[in-house]
Amino acid sequence: MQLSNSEEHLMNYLWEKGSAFMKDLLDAYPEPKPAPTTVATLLKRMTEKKCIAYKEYGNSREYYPLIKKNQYFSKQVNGLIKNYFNDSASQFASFFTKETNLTQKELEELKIIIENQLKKLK
Amino acid sequence: MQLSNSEEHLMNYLWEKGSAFMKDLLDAYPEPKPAPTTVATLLKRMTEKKCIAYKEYGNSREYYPLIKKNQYFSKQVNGLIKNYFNDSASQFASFFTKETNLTQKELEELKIIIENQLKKLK
DNA sequence: TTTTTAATTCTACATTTGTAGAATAAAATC
DNA sequence: GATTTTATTCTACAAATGTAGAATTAAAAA
Repeated sequence: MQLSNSEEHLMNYLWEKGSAFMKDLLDAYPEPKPAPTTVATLLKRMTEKKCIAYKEYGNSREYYPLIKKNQYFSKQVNGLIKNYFNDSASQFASFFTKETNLTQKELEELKIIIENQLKKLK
Repeated sequence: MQLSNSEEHLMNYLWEKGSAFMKDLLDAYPEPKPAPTTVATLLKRMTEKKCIAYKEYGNSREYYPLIKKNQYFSKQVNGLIKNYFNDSASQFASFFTKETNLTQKELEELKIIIENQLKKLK
């Protein structure tokens, strides 16, 4: 299940809101907003791809995600790792820690997370 | 500068090899290999996108990357982070540590990397 | 030097993506 | 009830992508 860029973008609004009507989604876009028909097309395609669904209320629909952000995102990252780091998550991790601009505070937080993970494994 | 999936795939072979002739790239593909013309098309498109270039040797060309793997990859990750984690690298990091299947050994390595990074910052 | 092989370009074509107008339907407002 | 607004579908179309045949060219082999 692969989303295109613009679909991903829209999906993000849905994940943020949990569920939303057309109107809410349009509102979420910054200016210049896309045409409503554009969003409608995306919603339709995404429904076909079965990554969202909706409940009908009168003339309009309440859309909601069928996949969790974590689920989807996890696949993305794993794809990246497979693609670029011969499937080695640790190689990726090391790259990540060096190449992204984590602040000292963030690094320290991350260290704590890792320590906790390590504890769990023991 | 955005590569499509199949271009990315090919780019990976180039990064691995440093530089390569058509033949080497075709060899790199697993069975069933794509048609040589397919690879040629990709190489041509990538040349137009200016992410690779080549030196001419007689009838054939030695292709090489114009962008570094790290450079490209770094942009990818930052895109992901921006998209999914409101631009918070640490949020991403925490997600990453939890959701990917890092072994104990890998986590320990990562911890050391982080500690070294922290030392640098001081 | 003729033939074979390999690399490249050109052309092609189906699919996916980004975008939206026109038409329709249904709901809200007047 | 008539009119305006809103949501949805249908149709459309250009650009990008994945894939490769046909034609051409140049080098290598026979």
